Amino acid sequence: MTESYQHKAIEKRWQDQWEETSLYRSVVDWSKPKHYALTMLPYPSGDLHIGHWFAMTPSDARARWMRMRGYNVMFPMGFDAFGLPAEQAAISRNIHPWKWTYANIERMQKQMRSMGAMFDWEREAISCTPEYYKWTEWFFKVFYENGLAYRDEALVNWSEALQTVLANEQVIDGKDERLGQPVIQKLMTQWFFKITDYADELLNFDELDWPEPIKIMQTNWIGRSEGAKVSFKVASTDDDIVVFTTRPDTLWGATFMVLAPEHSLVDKITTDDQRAAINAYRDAAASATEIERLSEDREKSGVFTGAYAINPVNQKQIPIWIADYVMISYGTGAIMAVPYGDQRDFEFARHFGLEIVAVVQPDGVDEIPVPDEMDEAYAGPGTMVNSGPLDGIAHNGEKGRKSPAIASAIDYLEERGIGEETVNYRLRDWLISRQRYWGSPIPMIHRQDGTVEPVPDSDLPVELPEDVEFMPTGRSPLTYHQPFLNTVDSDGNPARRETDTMDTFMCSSWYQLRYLSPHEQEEPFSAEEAAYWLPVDVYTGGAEHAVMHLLYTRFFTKALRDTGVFDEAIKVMKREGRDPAGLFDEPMTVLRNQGQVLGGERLGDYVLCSGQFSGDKLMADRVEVVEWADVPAGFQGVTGELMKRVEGTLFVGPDNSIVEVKPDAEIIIPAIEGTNNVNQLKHHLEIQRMSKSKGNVVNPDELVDKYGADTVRAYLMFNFDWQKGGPWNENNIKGPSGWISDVWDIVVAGTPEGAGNPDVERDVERKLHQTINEIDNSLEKFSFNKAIADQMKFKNFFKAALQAGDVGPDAWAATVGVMLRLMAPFTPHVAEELWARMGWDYSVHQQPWPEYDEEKAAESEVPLVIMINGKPRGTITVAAGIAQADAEKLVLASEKVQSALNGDTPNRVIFIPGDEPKVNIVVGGKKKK
RNA sequence: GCCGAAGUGGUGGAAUGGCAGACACGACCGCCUCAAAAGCGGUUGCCCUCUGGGCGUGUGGGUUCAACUCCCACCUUCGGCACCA
Repeated sequence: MTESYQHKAIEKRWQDQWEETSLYRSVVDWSKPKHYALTMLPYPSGDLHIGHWFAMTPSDARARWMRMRGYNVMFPMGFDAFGLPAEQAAISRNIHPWKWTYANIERMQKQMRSMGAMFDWEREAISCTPEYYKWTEWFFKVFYENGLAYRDEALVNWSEALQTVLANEQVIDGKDERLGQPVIQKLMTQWFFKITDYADELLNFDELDWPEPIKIMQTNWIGRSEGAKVSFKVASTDDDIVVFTTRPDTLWGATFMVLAPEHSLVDKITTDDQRAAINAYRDAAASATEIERLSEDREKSGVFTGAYAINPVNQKQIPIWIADYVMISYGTGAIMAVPYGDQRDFEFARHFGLEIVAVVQPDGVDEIPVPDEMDEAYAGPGTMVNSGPLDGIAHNGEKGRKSPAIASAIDYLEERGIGEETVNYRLRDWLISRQRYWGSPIPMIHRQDGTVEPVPDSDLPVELPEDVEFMPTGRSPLTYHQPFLNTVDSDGNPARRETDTMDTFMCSSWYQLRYLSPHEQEEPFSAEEAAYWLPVDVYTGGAEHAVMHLLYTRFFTKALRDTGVFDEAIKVMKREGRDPAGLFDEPMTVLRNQGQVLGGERLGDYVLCSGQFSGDKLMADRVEVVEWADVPAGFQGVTGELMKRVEGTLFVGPDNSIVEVKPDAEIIIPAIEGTNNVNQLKHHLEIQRMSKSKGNVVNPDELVDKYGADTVRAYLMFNFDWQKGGPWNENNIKGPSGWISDVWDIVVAGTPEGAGNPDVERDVERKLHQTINEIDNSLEKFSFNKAIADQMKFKNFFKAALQAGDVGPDAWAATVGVMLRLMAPFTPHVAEELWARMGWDYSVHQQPWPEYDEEKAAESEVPLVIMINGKPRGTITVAAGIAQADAEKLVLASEKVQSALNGDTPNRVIFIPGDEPKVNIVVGGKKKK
């Protein structure tokens, strides 16, 4: 008996050897094509999750595959190490964020090493180290000096309970994610990045091979809309109120105006008799929680200011209201209300009895609708009416100038100087201030005269003080740490440091650049490295970052390009003969999202099982699915939720009572028609995210200990559609486990005895080359499950041939050589071990990828499929590449076709060439269907 | 409400418009064993009048010689946005 596969004996040993020999060190080499593979870096939360394995190990397999195919591959890893959890640990457990974070990083590094991934640890970057955040600060300065960073008042998420501002991502449905307490909008002075300058460029995805949904989400998030700005004069004060509208053609139907409660003109225009009511409404709006603002079906509310505006197209006086359905943050914070054409304005007008004027006659309607008889606004296409010069012009329902009515309206406004064509965006500037300690400091100084100035480069980084006290005040300790707070300005006068820190998305917007030279002291990244490696060729990670990180890092790259940060790298590129055109417009060329591994939570059918008890077990002769907990009184038997089913054995209820369903038992499932069987009983229907509170977290360390890293890797790749994810189910691990131990046995068994059968050996070679091709195609498409399945299939074939004694020593060795190289990206340890046992040179990971040979893969004989009316009816074995005429002749002569024709001639004969040729015979006057 | 994605055996999942269910898991039958586990061999979409045939990829239509795949409508689930002017 040969030695069986024991993962513990090999994995650690090879991991150490790879590290000692710097096997995965990636070094610039202009003689080789480069491939920068990147997978999203983790937050050091404490323990590696199975989700990290799911994200990283398939990405690793693909990076390895690229490397074997001759690319110089860089596959770095690091930590996104600033963030709130560290600060929370500091407050609640009195551990300094440094300590907490570094302990977690050390632990996770160790766990990551157990993956056997080809991470180049010499390129590791950790965003909370001064050597890293020095440059995060430096980039802030670059932005500031180029007008891309500014300070302004903004409405932010303020949590009364936590006494702090929260990031958008920390507010879920209007409540903070920690305590679930309401969050309100508060006006505060904050730092912003001008991402809106890049709105149009960010809408262009031409250079990107990214998933369509991500591009759509970003497009919607940016929210470009075409329309016009129109100025209305306030009758009493002569102030201008500018509104943005996508429907300037309906201006003649604007019968009132609405300002956001926060609008700056409200105070000025409000008449004395309305002031009390206005102020009360504004106060209420200011303290309204996000929940209240978001609540649906809310009656329109608002207050009249007492002031009137003049509609610039017809000089009519229209009342000015304030209402919270107008947002200060969108457009100009004011609207012209056209109740005829906008549902919100319509509801508002109805509620307060305001005038509605019909301005569009719908297509196919003879009369102009009477506003009093309308149930809802009309926003569809039609012909303009009651609209002065626009009367008779069509609105075709298109947006912007594509609608004749809108185009005419814009021209009309521009000719008279009362408005202009405008593009408005939903995207707002990126608010990067955080009132927290554990983030990169903002390198700015507040002077006594109230102005701000940047910290000189020579003083960077502004370091976070270590001797801070964390108190449960919700306030950042930086705000009361005197040594940090007190500094001097460029004139030597006492000054105060900025105490806000940066959003952690700032750190992750440029980490792909820091990997190029993580310990570089003089610049954020080495130009020599950047010229070779950039841009990232393949980026993998979760889709949840669609409109945050993935949008920010695109903005960042464009801003760095425009501020000249890449200029040095461009020079190097040119020196090396690489054309830099377009290479610095986008950070990542190809993006693929993996799905999520979910925990399985049970919510199965509720069953009533009756029969005879045999000990604790119920031998059931009747199982009925009933409405949840709808149990008849006095029921004798087992009843409860179906927790699990193993064929005829059911596990029922919270205590998993065992029910054996007899083969002839009656099964009743009201939802499924006809006679039911035990297989149709459903269990664990509801699937949820893994979380500690649900107790369904899968610990990768335990799995690795039990099965080995290679098996866990193969299982994760094999058992899911990687881009989809799915619920965790450990049972299926037997498949990949069996594959690995079979390959092990095949190799360890040693040279087969006997000469072998040349025909079978040729078959093995043919299948092997078909497999190479299949794996290449699968990996190209990120279909990791298929790539593993292809290898299992080959193993099955090879094993059978070996067992039959049909493979001789030479063919065995040659086949093993290819098979191990095919395995290497997926199961790197066992491939390395077996490669070494074959006596071949270290390392299998430095071998070239097997080259697909089409001739060797070609079949000499193929099945010719006989089809009658599109349905397969049998096959004939023919020579590959059979001519159409020959194939048709053979099929027509076949017994099946002859009996189907029954003496008639076929209506049509269709030949489908290919690896599996087919001939479809169309017979009969009518199809039965 | 708007935008997007997905619905395939008992389960995970395969299928450039061309033999649906590859590859696995589970189950069943058999071998081995005192026995169990492991291992090995076989069967496994459903149905029927079973050397054959019918039906099958969420539902209903359509295009095509041929549809899981393309088109239209609908249902369900998941994700994103949401008084966006």
